[in-house]
Amino acid sequence: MSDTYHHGNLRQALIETGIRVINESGEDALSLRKVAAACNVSHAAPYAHFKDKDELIEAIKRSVTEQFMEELNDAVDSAVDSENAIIDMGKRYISFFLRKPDYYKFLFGRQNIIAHLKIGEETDEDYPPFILLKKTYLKYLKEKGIKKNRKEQGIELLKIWASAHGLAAIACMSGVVPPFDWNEMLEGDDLLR
Amino acid sequence: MSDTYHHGNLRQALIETGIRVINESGEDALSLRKVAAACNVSHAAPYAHFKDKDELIEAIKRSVTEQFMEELNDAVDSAVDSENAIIDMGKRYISFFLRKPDYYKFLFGRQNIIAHLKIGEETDEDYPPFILLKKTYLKYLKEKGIKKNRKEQGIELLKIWASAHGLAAIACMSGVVPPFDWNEMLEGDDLLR
DNA sequence: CTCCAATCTTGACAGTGTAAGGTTATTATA
DNA sequence: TATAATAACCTTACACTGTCAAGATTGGAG
Repeated sequence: MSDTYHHGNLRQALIETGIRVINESGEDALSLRKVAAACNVSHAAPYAHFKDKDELIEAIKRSVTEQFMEELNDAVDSAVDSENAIIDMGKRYISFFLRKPDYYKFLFGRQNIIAHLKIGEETDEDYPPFILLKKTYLKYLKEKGIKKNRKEQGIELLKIWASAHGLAAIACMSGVVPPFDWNEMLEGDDLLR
Repeated sequence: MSDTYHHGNLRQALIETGIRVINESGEDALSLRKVAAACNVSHAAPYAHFKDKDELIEAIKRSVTEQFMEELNDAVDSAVDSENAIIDMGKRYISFFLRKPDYYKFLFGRQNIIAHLKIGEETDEDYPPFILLKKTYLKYLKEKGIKKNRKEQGIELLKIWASAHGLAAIACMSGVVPPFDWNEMLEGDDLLR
């Protein structure tokens, strides 16, 4: 009947307006019906693209994670060496979520993307930010000529990641920018000791 | 009519069954009506004790935080000195939430208790776990005879807290126990560098 | 004994996720 | 070009949710 019976690109539209809602009012304000309405579509139309609400949320999470990865990739690309790359990744890790606190709660609040992560092993590391950190870290070790065994590497990687993530978490929770000089983290060859 | 018209201690019962629900099925499964039913009470009875659902959730959060504090207090009490107290606090910080991952998501997922935290200042630090950490840390500095100015103290405190919190977060998210030797965090006098 | 405040019940409402089944537009095929 | 198949979308319906208003019940203070 009407010429807009078919939306054309509903799936992407749902994801984008979903992100907008979360960014404006947080995850709690995200309802399938509201998102559908914002896309000028009936409240059950999303089910043509997503099995249920969780599947839409997961798609949105992937999309937000991609935004996050752009930030981290940019840090790596614009750094003069791997050491500065790691430092800048840490800074951006925090500033990204500090700029959008709702993203932090959304990504890490409920069931999240980091599903079956094996730290210190090379299997199943399917969380892109961690993969990038690990890659950069190994390059850093090589650049500096530092020798460490697998376990030591895993622990140090975890320390770096946990510090960044923890600071981001605290920053988002308290709304206070950590007075933290990230450079201190990577001084000398015993970083993060 | 019935001799159980008045529950007697409904408020506490709601909080306790709420905790049980979250512990068993996560925060998403927490509904006022179900909690009320579990207390053998009509679906609107909770409104005599809590303004709305958020107020019940906040009460539950306070209760869970108390459980958490018991753990941390026990760490401090059973430690031989402040250094070991901090180490054990970190271990328990992680093990507590690892034992009950739903608690982590519940406490830190959405709007959380850590509201207006001033790090490095002495006002408004109304988050009990942080207060305890700070107290223990200052005692540690005194025991070791370490001199640091306010800002340095704040940064170091934040590092310790962020590491513990970050590791707990990652552990809960990935379900993997961090292969992290907490003792390394506090070696020497430049801990966490 | 009376009154009152706290507590609980009942009933209603709008908003939610989602299942079932119908409708339209696009694409493939003959 | 005509038709069949499929994917995208719609309508209807239902159970469940949080919340509110109005009234019933109770225990305790005066």
